[in-house]
Amino acid sequence: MIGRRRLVPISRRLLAGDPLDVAPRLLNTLLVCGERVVRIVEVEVYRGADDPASHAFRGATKRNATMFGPAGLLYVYFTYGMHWCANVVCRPEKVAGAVLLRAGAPLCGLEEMAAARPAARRERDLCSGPAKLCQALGITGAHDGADLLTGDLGIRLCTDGTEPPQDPGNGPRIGITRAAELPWRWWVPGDPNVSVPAGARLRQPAGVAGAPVVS
DNA sequence: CTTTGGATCGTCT
DNA sequence: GACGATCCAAAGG
Repeated sequence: MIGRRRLVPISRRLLAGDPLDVAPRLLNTLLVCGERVVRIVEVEVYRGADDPASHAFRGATKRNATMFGPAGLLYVYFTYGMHWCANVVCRPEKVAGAVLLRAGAPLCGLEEMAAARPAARRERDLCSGPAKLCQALGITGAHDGADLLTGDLGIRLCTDGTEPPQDPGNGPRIGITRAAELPWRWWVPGDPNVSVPAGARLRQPAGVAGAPVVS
């Protein structure tokens, strides 16, 4: 229970679809790790052979194997030599697709999250980015392949009945160089934990004429 | 508030 | 050998 609401697992059938359909439906769901609970407020789609920005673009490797697993697994990867990031795996087995969890609104276990993230000065610094979210919840490579529906490794994806936003924010993905124009990021409009709010300007190489700006 | 550069290492070329 | 699905502190306005 969160407050007076009962938690219900997400259905695996919902997650088995095209991540482009699944992603906006994951907004406002809950990620539960022991005492720590966050509401997912920002996500990004990564697909397979048709997505040059995806780890799965060039086929299965040891690192990305979980992306080819059944829907409902957690794909956790290590990047920039120091950060972990987590995805919800979509599609049936052997077909790559996932939704990156980019930001969450802290609901429960805020003190544990703050202890795990000493750099965070404000509540909205706890989970406002894909690596921050993992650090706050204690998610690491040890959780790669966890089943979010059975909770075999202590992490669950649930809903408390809050519907996804009717008119979610939508725009280009963050931090990639290939296929950077595809609007495959979704967020809960107005939520202070969204990592790159609508209207924020992104860094662009100086002197690039007509450089796209994220809206 | 914004911008800039450094940290740091597994993965794939 | 190059490059990240990033974050943070420091410096400047």
